Amino acid sequence: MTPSSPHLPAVRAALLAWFDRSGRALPWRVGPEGRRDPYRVWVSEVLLQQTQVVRGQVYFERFMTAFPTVQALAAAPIEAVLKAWEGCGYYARARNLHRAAGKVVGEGLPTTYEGWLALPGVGPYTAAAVVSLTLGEARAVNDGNVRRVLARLHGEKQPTDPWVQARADDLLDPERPGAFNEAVMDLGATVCTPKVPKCPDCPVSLWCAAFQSGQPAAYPAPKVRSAVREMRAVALLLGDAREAVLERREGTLLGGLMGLPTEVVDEGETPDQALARLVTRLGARVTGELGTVTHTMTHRHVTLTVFTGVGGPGRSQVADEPLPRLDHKALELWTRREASLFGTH
DNA sequence: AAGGCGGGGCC
DNA sequence: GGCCCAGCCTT
Repeated sequence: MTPSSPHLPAVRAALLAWFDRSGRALPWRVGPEGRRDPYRVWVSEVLLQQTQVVRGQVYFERFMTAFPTVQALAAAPIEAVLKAWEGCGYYARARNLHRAAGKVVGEGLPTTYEGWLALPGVGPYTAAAVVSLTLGEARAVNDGNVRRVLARLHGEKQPTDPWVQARADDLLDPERPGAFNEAVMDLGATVCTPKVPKCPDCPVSLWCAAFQSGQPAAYPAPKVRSAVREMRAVALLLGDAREAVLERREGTLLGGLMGLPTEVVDEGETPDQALARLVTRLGARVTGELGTVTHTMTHRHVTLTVFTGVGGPGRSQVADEPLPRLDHKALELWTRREASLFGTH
């Protein structure tokens, strides 16, 4: 029995009853159902883009303390926003959130789906989430949880985006759109999980084709991912782990964050050549090699060789600046060497 | 339509 | 090691 139209009301009711019983209490779920606080919801939805709730929650508290209102966010320098976002990844989210705050601070937050969609960093998912949760508007969200839950209910191994949206629109409870959206996402995150779904705990297993197949985890089929690209770079530590020359990264890769002065080793180039570019650019001199660190991101594997040197421009307090994991690893080379030199390990 | 974009947790 | 996560933007 798949959730074809005659069963939709039953599935819907079972889902909402489960949610009323077992839904998560989360810090952005404040205010009455369908009338949540829009700033909190907006910040949380952006933070949770491709980020699991348990970790997004930590950043949410940190972010709301630093920027309690959209006015405070708009007035803050981007450096402060990125510092609050440090370690959370996908830093374009922070840049866009800050940019959007500047756009809306005059006239207030949008009050329509289209208005939200027009903001940088707000796509179909986030716009639907915000208007359903804060205005009670009947918009079904479509995220990774919804995709997995609906693929399993219908026994669809290759759900396309329009297909998921259509199934979500069908199932949405127009009386309680906000609660419905939260319900499907909670189910996907806590019961209908990717690897080992807890079907005995599921309120809608009776109607679930994937459950009946005996292989619920096989739905949906895993996405094909592009290969991880290799990348080599050299960096220069001028200073120490607490105070060092830092540069602002440009472009899309870690853009806006600070880091050790770095040069990418281009195709057909030796690390020495990249290092030569680095010292010329900085007006510095190399004094030694600190070591090599590797760091894997979703789509890149970086091998970074770190050198020590003298000279160069002014230093910054490392703790005050937003640094990606890669640079923290590079700085740990210094810390580890100090520890071994002084025998304090 | 496809690829780029972080980082951590879990298998 | 691979896979996934309350996606969005650019090309």
